Amino acid sequence: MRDFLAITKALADESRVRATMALAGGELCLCQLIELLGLAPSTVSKHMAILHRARLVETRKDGRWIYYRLAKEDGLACVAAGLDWLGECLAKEPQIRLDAKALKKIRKTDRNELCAHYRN
Amino acid sequence: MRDFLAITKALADESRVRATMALAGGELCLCQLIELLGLAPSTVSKHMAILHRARLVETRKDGRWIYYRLAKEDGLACVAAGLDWLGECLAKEPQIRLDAKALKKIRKTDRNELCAHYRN
DNA sequence: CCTATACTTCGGCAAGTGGCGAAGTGATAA
DNA sequence: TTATCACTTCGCCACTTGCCGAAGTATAGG
Repeated sequence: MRDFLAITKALADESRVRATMALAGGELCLCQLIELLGLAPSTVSKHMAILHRARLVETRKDGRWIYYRLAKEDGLACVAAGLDWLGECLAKEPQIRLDAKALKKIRKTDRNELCAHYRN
Repeated sequence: MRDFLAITKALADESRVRATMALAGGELCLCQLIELLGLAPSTVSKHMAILHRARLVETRKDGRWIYYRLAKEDGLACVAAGLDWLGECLAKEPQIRLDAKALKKIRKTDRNELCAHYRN
């Protein structure tokens, strides 16, 4: 129950849902998610920590960068099914479409440039 | 997005999850849910209103009684899939098992008796 | 070493949520 | 009509949540 509620609580916020859907297109580092969501670094970090604690998202560290990805395979069955449900429900959602477009640019942009973007 | 978040927010509370799982066994009136959850009538009523607004639950009025049931068929595809997910994730959950046991007794009990139970 | 940087944690604030009891609503029953 | 009853709405309180900026942590580079 505790685990299940962690998942639903994690998915009960628009920013976290958008971040999760963004990761469906492949792993992203925090600065890319900051750029996508337009929130303060500390806020996005906290959101990702909540998704991580709910086991929806896993992390990979590479030098100073931390990459986030969906816990599709190696997680609980409940998590994988939840992510599938999320994808089905929101595939055609306008905001998610806009995010997908924005992500194409963000993925092409140099990460150093992205980080510099919100430092000023 | 708004609709989807209404669903996840509705399912991000233990009492509402328990109520939803309880309805998987068939419709129930408020007094039965009050007995199951052990909360004040006004609180349970508010919980059911949240589930109703999220389109997870439908209501049927019969005299002074209001029956709640899952919106399995006639709702959004997203809702039906969400309810399936819920069922799969929580079928073996201890609290849900206990609730199922308690519900057997509650369903057998006269509703007037149940209502009298929390009026005092 | 020291600096810069990518991210996290802390502290604080405004807004939202879950809980209750009291009052309100609408339908049955006397 | 009047009273009772099942449920809802209102008002209030404690607690949680989302947000930010400031301070802290850990890693790369000079």
